[in-house]
Amino acid sequence: MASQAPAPRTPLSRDRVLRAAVQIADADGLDAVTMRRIGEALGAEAMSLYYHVANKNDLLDGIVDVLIDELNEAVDRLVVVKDWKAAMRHRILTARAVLLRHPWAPRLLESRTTMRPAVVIYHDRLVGLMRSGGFSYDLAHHALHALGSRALGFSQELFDPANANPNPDADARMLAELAEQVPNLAGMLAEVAHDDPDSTIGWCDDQQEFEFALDLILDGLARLASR
Amino acid sequence: MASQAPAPRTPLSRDRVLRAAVQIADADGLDAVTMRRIGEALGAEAMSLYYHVANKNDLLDGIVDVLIDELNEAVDRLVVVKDWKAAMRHRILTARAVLLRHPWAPRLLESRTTMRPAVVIYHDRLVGLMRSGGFSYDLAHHALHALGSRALGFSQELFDPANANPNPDADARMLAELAEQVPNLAGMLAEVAHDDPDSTIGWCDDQQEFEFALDLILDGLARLASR
DNA sequence: TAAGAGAGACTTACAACGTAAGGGGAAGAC
DNA sequence: GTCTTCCCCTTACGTTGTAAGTCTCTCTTA
Repeated sequence: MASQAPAPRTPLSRDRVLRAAVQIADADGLDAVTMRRIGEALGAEAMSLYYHVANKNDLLDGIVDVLIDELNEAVDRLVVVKDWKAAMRHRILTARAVLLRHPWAPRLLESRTTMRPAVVIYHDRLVGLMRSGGFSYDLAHHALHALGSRALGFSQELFDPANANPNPDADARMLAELAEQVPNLAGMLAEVAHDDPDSTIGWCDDQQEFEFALDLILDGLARLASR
Repeated sequence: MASQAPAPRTPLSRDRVLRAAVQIADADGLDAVTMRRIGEALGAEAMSLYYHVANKNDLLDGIVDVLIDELNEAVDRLVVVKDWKAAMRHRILTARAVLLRHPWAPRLLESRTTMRPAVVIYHDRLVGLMRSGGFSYDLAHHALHALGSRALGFSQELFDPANANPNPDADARMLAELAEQVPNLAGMLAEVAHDDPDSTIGWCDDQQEFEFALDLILDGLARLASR
């Protein structure tokens, strides 16, 4: 009998696996990224992935690579600016714009302890900018620590409104109950509520707060560098 | 036949469960905190814990409570200082000292999205200090965001030396291989290596870097507050 | 052209996890 | 003496990462 045309399938590859993983994370979050789910997305079995990826940890590292490559690409497209501070600010805010497309990125990056080359390269460019601004290596080093994850465009928020309480009222209610115990926060909230009656405890503008902190740090560094 | 004296056992309680969980985390890390393991530590079955704890998420929230209570206790023992900046600095560094006793704390705190009263209370005191220093509510609010997790005594480091590569040489080797691609970092490393031949990529003094960043932020805030 | 050697996928199976569902016994209430 | 309520245990299920082994193409080499 004539043999059926075999199911046309593009072969797996590390790259295809990683891209599928990123798509799943974008769509359904980091927890949805399981070996079986990736296999399903690629029309393969979970165990087949292990030929292209050592284990789950390696997979996550690979996702970071894909992510930071995207980030480096966006950031290297920027026009060159002479002022180091403006350049760093622009670079970091561009990085942030990329990360905002992948809400799972902060959690993933925080979970990684190994150094990935792409991340190292990203930070190298920042040091380069600071050097051009007259930074000593020592100050540049301090600066990297001071920026921390902010260098990559995100700040670790204790209460992330993105994955926060589904009913914001509960937060406000708890704060109201605690009012006697937290007079200062209660006062703060009251003032904000006066200015903007619709506001709840999640009144913060993430982008604005991020820029505030970034500028605070960059201004402080500028003062130290100009000594 | 005479009934045996029943095994004398102290009854479970939410508090005992949480304390056992903290002990396990201290000893073997956060991943070792499983329901079965806690049960074992208490001479009970895993499912028995569910009478005192709603689920694993609730358990983790409870651990945060225990942790932050310990923190608030230490911090409230501090002598009162007039200068708000010195007071905040002292308070935050004290909080840090507590967290250093629980290396798993940062990862846990970052993973929590719900607001715990103890955490809210802690931040309220910080706002109080800032108010005493003449901060508007608006500036205090910005300040909390700028500090982020640093307010609690830790900064999210991308490469945490605590749980980093077991063989630090590998990192240095990778950096050497990347030297052409990361000239700035290579230069930075070279200078540090010159000053201290024993240093590797993990040369950073965590405490010193934390204080540098903290002071950078506090000084910046002081400048804004005095306007 | 036949035989051998991988490369690349699949099959099966297991331990560990969180937890749903229900059972049982002891202590106090009526 | 019965009932209720509290507290703990037993059993079992679905999901996860992954160890171990197998099958099947395709390419190389004699």
